[in-house]
Amino acid sequence: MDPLTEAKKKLMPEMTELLKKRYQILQTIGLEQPIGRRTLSELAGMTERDIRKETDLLRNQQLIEARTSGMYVSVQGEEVLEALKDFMREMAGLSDMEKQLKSILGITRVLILPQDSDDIPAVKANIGKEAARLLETKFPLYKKIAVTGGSTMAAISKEITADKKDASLQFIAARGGLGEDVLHQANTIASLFAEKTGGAVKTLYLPDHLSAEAYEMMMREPVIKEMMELYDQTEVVVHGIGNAEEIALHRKSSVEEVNRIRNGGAVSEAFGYYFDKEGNVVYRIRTAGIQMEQVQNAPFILAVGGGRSKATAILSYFKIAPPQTTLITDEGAARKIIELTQKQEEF
Amino acid sequence: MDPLTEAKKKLMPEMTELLKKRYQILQTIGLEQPIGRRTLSELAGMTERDIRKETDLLRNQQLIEARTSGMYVSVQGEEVLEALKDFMREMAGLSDMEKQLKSILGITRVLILPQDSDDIPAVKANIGKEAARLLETKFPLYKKIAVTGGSTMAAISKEITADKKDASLQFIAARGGLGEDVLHQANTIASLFAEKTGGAVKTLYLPDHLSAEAYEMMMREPVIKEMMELYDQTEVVVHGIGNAEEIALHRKSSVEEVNRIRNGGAVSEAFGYYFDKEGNVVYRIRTAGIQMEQVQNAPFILAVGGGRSKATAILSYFKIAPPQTTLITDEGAARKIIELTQKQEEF
DNA sequence: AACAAGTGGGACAAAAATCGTCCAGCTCGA
DNA sequence: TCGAGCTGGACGATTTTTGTCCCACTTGTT
Repeated sequence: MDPLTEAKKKLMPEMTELLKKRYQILQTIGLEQPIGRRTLSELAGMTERDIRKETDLLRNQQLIEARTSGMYVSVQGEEVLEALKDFMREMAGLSDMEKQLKSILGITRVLILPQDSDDIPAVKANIGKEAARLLETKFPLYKKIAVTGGSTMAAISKEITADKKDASLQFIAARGGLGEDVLHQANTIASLFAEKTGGAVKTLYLPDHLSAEAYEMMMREPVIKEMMELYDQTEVVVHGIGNAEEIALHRKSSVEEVNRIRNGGAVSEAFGYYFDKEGNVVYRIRTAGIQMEQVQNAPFILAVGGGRSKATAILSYFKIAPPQTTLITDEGAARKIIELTQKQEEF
Repeated sequence: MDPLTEAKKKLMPEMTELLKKRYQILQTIGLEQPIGRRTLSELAGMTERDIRKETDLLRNQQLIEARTSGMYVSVQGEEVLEALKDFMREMAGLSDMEKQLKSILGITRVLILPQDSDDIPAVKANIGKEAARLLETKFPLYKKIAVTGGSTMAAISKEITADKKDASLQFIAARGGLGEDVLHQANTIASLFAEKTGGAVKTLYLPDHLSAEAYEMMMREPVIKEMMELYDQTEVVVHGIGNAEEIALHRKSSVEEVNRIRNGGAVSEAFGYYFDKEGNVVYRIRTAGIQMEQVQNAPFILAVGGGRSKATAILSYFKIAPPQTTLITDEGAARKIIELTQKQEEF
């Protein structure tokens, strides 16, 4: 920290806390607008009085506007949020946490966004936005991009902006239908990416759960073979990280499957693989999607996922994640991950 | 102001005032240490309670130490003062005021130091220190330096440090004895300069008030002639600016003299010349010191003087001051000067 | 050696600000 | 049309701040 800020902190020790508090409030309003005092006080974990005091001030400073439907961040407020973005990252220790996560997860790049998407759904949109920005920088370099499904992935597709169309881009659905909401399926998301960027799309319309025989047969189909070849050539993989149990329940998994997953101690899921705490593959769905080896060969991998509830899943998957993976997550997940590893160290 | 600070100000409007207040207190303690709450509250113009609250905090922050003899700035406190120096100059608007003074006084360089030497005598030492620093940078370039007397000049002599001796420096007393305290006479101060820098000194031992005949006669004396030649060659002039009335009363002036000075509306004094508000010479002591023309020929001139009580004098003298003059003053004088000129504009 | 001026810290009642908690009146989406 | 959720107002209870003492002590001077 620069000596000027250091000195100010010495002279005004209250500043740090107060700045954090007000920034968080302003930020939360920005994410959840329009929002009222009571809802806000729950999200921020403060008393209503406190929230009221601060929002009154923010209103006087014209950083927010209060309408009958709730409070909104004003244009000036947006500017303040933007101007303080990096500074607050430092203050909240996000930069420090990024360093810690890099070391814990064994990867070279981590981006942590403020707040917790478990509490504030809009944080997911933030993750999506940053992921989209990062991806866009890779488009000139890499053309073959495999994407998976999930709500965070959907958030990315929403935030991709098409400054300049690039017809040479090719988006590949990394797996088939998973019994999820259609909007969150890999196919849908790959299509959205393609549409926004002007690129092409390859979808994989295959049910997820196949018998051994059907699987073998499909693999001999030319359409499927072509997909497998594409997977071999994949340069970029963008994927979410799932909670094993959540996903297993959400899918139309058989009782036998659920049992194997549970008994094996699976906590995370990615590309149809289920991993336990140590990163061992506990179970694997026989699907025609991208294979782990193919993922590992991709020069750039982007993993996304936030919320403290995903901490164990992230921790598990990154035991075996390729080191060239970049993780974009949020403060809630990051704090939980650090907390979990520290507890582990105690024993 | 940079956008980051701007944004912080928006989010924490109390910050500005609070920072100013605490910095001023810390600064004043630094100047007047050891000092107690009550004395401090008078100097700073705050209530004792307020001072107490803030000093309690400063003590907790380990920026000051409280002994039974009073409060002292700690080493950490010094560091904080130093780190915030430039920032606070901006905050207090000193930089802005410097610009204004340059324009008002018609010179190219002005340095304003914080606080008011009328309230806090130690501010004079600060002026002295900055003047000494500035002078020292000129020593390699200019060797013949004329100095006058006065308390501020004495402050400079105290602060001159002799990093490396320079025997080629020559200090010249710019005028004779003026009935002032010996310690504040030009001769004494020139000697001090010479001693500290390892240079030579030329003193002028002549009473200040001479009859016309005595003056004519002295001017033909070789010793005096030599001085006049030195004045012609003078490269640097360092001088104070006096309050006409104050100086006239302080000297053993005749009644007739005092009347001429008063009736003429003299407000400032320098080099034995008395000037009215418009900068006209109202009266002049027939002394063998440096002449105004000789001052004007010097490539570098340093004028020093602070305290709001000197504002009118400074304003007056600078009506005719050579443009190559640099002024070092304090906040008190600067504010008053600006106030006076703004009032004038109203009419 | 006595003294006066000045010091920080303790104390405490009075005054002020803050806090918790209601409610009225409004808008907006279902 | 209804109800959930919103803002802004209100107000007594509570906490904090403020003004103002005093006291024991150091320090420099007489």
